[in-house]
Amino acid sequence: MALSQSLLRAIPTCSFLSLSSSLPSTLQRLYPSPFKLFEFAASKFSCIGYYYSSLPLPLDHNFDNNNNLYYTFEPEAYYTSLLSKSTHKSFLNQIHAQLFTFGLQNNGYIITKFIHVGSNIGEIVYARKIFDEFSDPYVFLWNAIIRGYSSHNMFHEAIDMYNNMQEAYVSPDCFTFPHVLKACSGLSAVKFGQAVHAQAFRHGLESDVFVQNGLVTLYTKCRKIELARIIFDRLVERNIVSWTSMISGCAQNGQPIEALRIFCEMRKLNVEPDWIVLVSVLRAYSDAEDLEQGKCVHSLVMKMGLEYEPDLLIALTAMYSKCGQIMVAKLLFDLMEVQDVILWNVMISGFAKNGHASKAVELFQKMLMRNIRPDSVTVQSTILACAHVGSLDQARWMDNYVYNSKFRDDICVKTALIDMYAKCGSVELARKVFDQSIHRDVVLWSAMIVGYGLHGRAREAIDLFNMMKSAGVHPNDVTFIGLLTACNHSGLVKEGWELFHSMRLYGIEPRHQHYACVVDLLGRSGHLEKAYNFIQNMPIEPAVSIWGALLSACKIHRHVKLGEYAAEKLFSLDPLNTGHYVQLSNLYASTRMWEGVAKVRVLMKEKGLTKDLGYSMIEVNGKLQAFRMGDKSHPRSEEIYKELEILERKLMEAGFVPDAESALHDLDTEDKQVSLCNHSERLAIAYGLISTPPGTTLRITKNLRACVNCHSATKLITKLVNREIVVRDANRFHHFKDGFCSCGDFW
DNA sequence: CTAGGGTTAG
Repeated sequence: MALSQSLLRAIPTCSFLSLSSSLPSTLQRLYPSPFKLFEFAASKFSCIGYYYSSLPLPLDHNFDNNNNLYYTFEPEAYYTSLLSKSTHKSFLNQIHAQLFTFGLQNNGYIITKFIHVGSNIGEIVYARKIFDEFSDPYVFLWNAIIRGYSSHNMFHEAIDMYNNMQEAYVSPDCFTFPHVLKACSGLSAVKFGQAVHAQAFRHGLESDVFVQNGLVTLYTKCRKIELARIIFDRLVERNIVSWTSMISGCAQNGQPIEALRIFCEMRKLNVEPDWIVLVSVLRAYSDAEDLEQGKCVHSLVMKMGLEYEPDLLIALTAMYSKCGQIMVAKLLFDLMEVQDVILWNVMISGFAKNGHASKAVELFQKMLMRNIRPDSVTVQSTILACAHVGSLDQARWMDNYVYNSKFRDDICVKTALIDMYAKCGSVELARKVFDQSIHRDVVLWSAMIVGYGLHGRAREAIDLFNMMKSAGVHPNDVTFIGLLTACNHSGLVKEGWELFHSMRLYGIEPRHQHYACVVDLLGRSGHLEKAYNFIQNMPIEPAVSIWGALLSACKIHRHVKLGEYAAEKLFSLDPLNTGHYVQLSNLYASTRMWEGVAKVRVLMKEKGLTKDLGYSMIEVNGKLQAFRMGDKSHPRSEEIYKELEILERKLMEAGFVPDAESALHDLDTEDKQVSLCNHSERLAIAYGLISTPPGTTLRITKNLRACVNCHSATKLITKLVNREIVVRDANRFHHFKDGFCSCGDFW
């Protein structure tokens, strides 16, 4: 008696395995057959037995006169408590076996609990087995299994089960729909989601707040923000989840201002925010780049005592980083005790986006040293950082890391690698990664096409596009951006024009960038009037990129009047962007309209704008070296300038005449002749020449667009010193070789 | 037994 009672008391805390060993070994020897053992234990101790396994039977059971087992305990309470302590499949198995002993295998309450626990501990396959063994499942069981699948992101399975449920003529209830809707949201399945919506309506559940919130999420995730809005507006009893769904929905759909308006509305109604809604609000402020309001949320967080909520701190870090306060973000990062991967991801992508790309890569390496496991997003962000840095050596290092990691078959990572190689100047290595990818989605194809576009290799881009279509992959808007850019960079006007007009055949509505490409395409080839008319007939309001494309075309073809018009639009739409002023000034200078140049200079001064300083970077022996114009800070400066002189002499001997026009564009230099051969690009080339073996390709990255003068000089240099030079400017790649450039002098 | 968030490739 004492033994059995102490065993039972031990159930909640003790593992069943140790219980098994506490069974007297004499019993095991005397009664080897499980049933005999059970019978013995039951009769001798009248309260406990063993059956097949080490799991003890509950206290209150006995045999009737016909030797049938019966129980007097509360099975539902008993097994609920037992199940809630189960963390392993083997325990569940033992409990399930015991249910048969008492004929409880069809107790819906207990089996529902089984399915919940099974899926909670990640044994969804086991949960499904239990479900399938239940003879006539009713709504609770269906809900449990659908929940199991949708909480494991197995959305197709969840929806399959929902369909099976209907085929079994079981009516869904208000608990069914949230799970099914989550599955629809996860798959962005609008059509099916709408059908579910209709069914919820038919079952009279459309006013249930859980169902409504599920619908709001469904429609925002499917980018049907207006539909979400209708549901939200009709909600009578909004709870904090309703508000959060709508606020984050707007933020996710590129409407941060609207998201924040709704948040204000919520506060006016005195709805107390919780930390989850604040995370969404912070995202909206980051997207709106509203640092001041973001800071207000920070103080609200402190006031509410939520500053110890790790995920909220991560959101704050992301907000500071997106608002350009990377150092504040770093401060929070350093102060934080939790070392969540997402926190590292925020910091790495923050560095990458804020012009500290090499710091991002350093952080990644630090993370590896600290044995914090990167996830796919970490790797993608780091690869993106490498793409910003532009170092081919670093790109190779990253590729090698991926190859030896579990991410080598991750399609997103592969896409990032393709983009990285293209941006680091090697479209060939990008293609190699592409060729080695077995699964190719539209994003991967597009990355390769965009890569070709960047390098002005329109033929390859179009060939790839055709291959993609034959592979049955449907193009999207980005595919066309790649194609159109490729045509631009190679001057393929006819092809570009046709591709643009084929977009709608693929069901793709052109966006600003596409229109900008066409304006660029027409403008570059000298069809300025046509470009202008094209803009006039656009179905959407022309944005900055479109006027920018027109202005640069006007600059190439020296069309002052139209250029001034475009510049006017640009100054009002984007008044603080220095680039537009420089472009207009360049246009005036190219037509020798000095009053115009002076006017622009005054305009810039009034607004307190200064021309961006140019710099170029070159990588030698894995080390990046940056040069500014006239830079003398390098330890080998003397040698560099000596090499520069030699180059200049060779250029002159070869009949190179510095382009006076280009010199005149330089607003800020007095001595134009010197400034030309002083350009950062030349310094980088000179340094590259003296520090690498003959024949090595030089790879240079610069922050501005290539200037006319350096461009023609570089062409000639490749011939004179017999080297290839690859230059990445702010816009595209130039591959210089044998006196020619891959851009065909279109840029 | 139910619903909401943050990092992310072209």
